[in-house]
Amino acid sequence: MNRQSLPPQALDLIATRFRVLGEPMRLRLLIALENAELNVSQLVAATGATQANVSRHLQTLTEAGILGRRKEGLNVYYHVADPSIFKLCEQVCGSLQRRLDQQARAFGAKA
Amino acid sequence: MNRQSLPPQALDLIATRFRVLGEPMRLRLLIALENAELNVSQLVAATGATQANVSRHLQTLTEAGILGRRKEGLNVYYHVADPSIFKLCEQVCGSLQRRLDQQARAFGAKA
DNA sequence: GTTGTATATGAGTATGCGCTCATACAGTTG
DNA sequence: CAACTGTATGAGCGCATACTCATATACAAC
Repeated sequence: MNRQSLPPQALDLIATRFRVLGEPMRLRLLIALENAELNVSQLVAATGATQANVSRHLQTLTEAGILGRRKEGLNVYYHVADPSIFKLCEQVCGSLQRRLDQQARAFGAKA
Repeated sequence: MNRQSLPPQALDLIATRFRVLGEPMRLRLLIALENAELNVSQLVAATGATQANVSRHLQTLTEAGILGRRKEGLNVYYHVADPSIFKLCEQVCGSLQRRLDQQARAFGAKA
C-alpha cells in the first residue's frame, strides 16, 4: 500500500485514534480493562480519578470504538472492543525501551 | 509482562508518544519522510504548510526520538530514526478499516 | 409515590497546543 | 565586511480538551 496516497481524511482518522490513546488516564482505564469487564465504580476505584472524569474518558474511548458498553441494572460495564490497541502499546513500549537503553549505553560509554 | 504494574511514569511516556503521532500534520511529515531524507524546504513544499509550522513539528518529532537531523551547509535534512512508527500506523489503519467495514455491513444489512 | 445509588452531562476553568507573524540565527556567497 | 538563503524561535492568538462541581438521568428498593 502506498502511504503517500492516503487521503487527508484517512490521516485525520488515524491521528484521532492516536490522540485518543495519548492520555495517561485513558491508558490506565484500558489497562484496567485488559483482563476484566468492569463497571464505572470499579474503574473509579482502580484509577483514583473522579467519577465524572472517568465517565468522560470512557465516553471518548467508546466513541472511538475502542470500548464497548453493557448496561446491567444500575451499573454500566465496559469492555475492550478493539484488543489491537494492546499490540500498539507493546510496540510503543518496545520502541521506547530500545531508545532509553541506547541512551543509557551512550551515557555509560562516555564515563 | 504484566501491564498492571507499569509505573505511571512509563504510562506518561507511552501516552506522550501516542500524542505526538496524534496530529495529521506530523503524520504527513512522517509519510513524506518514509522513503527519503528531506530538508525543511522540501517538506514545506510537500505539505503545503508554512515554514515555521513545519519547523515546529519537526522539532516535536525529533525530540520524541522519531526523527533524526543532519545539517549540511544551510540545509537541515530530516530522516525517520524510528521506523517502527509505520508499523503502528499500519495497525491503526487495519483496525479502522475493520471497524468501518463492519459498520458498512451493518448498515447494508438493515436496508 | 419517595428515597437511594450508579452513571452521564451541562457549565465553567485552566492548561496545552497548533498556527501565524515577525525576527533571530547560522551558514554561504560576493 | 554586506547581502542573501535556509532554518529556528519568541510572542501572541484561538481553539481544543482535561478536569471539577453540581445536577440531571436511569434504575432499584421500599
